[in-house]
Amino acid sequence: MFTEVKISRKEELELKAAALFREKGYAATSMRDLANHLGIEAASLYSHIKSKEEILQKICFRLAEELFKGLDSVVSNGGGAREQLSAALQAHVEIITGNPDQALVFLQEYRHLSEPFRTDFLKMRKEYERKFMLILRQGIRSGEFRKVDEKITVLTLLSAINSTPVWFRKESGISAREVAAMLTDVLIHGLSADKTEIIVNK
Amino acid sequence: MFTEVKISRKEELELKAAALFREKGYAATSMRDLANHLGIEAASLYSHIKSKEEILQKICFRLAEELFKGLDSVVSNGGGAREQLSAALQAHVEIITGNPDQALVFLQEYRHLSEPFRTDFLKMRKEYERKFMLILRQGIRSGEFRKVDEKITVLTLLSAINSTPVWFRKESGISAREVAAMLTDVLIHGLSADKTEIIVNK
DNA sequence: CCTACCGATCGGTAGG
DNA sequence: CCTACCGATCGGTAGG
Repeated sequence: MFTEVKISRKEELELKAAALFREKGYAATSMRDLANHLGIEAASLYSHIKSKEEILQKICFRLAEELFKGLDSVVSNGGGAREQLSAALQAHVEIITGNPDQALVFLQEYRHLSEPFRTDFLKMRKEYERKFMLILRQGIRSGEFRKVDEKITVLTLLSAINSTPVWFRKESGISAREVAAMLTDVLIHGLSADKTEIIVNK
Repeated sequence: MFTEVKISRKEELELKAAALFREKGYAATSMRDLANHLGIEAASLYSHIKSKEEILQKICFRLAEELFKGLDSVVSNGGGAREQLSAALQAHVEIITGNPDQALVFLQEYRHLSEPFRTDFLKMRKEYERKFMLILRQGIRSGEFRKVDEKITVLTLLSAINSTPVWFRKESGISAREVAAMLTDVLIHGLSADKTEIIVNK
């Protein structure tokens, strides 16, 4: 006997939709595709959902909410900028690698949201980037970080960690936490082995 | 009188297509969309091209070729791993920021290629990543770089720099070369101001 | 959850 | 580059 996780038909539908949207893109995924994968007729989907876009909306806004929750929690915990940046990167990586299909749909397919959802979504994303940027700014002012371009660096950091759902596999033996730690380390300390050399040489 | 760059109708078509594919996605861009933007009828497009996918193929493979040319040139120039990585990142950034629409289509829409093009494309991409990885490996062996996970780090680096077409604007006063230099610096040296502190404190 | 169906739109062709 | 058109497929509804 297995310990079965109860999953409603609607949840199953949304999970399958996320997987298909990720694989083929939202626009190229037909409701008939989705229905086939669930073993039902296309028309039957509409007893669970109102429209195709409703699924996309749920995926995008649910993940946005989770990411905000993670970031706000990190910020409210306080601490140094480096500590906060590290924790924020870790929280972000754990959330998106924990839901790789939904994360990639969130990252790549949001533009298929109709108005006003698309605009709302972009506002949220900008606000998220701003909160991240404030941590960076704080670290630059405190001298913890170098004087980099705040905006460009935030986008670069987020872009770097947003690639994790592409290659992360739960079965790989490496955990989301370990991935987060590795990336944080590289991004904060860089690739260069110079520091060690300097210490050794002196 | 302007110094006009002669541009054929076909080139105009491909440029406009790249812009639309970038903005709406390949699948969500109709040939009627494209025709409207060119001021002609949809059927007239087919006197210049064979199919919608042909345009996508041209965009994807042309950019891949350019990126390979850039990377191969860097590698054949030799030099230390750090020098090579820096030059490779710079070449990559300059190529993709120089063709932002095509670059984003290349990065995001390649999955709409039919077989065998899609498989060929993915093979090329993997080969490109491998060449990048070899530079990294060389630097780790020589002690120039820290002992990071080669595969993950390459994907992270590429993902970081591949975000440049999203925000880079030619009119911003900052050049592609400067962007490349900034990103290379952050990725190689990290955000941390530690090194300076160590030097100052000793 | 199904059968039956609809109007709209798709990529593309024929023939000029 | 246009008019006229085609078969296929789309998201979705009515009614059970």
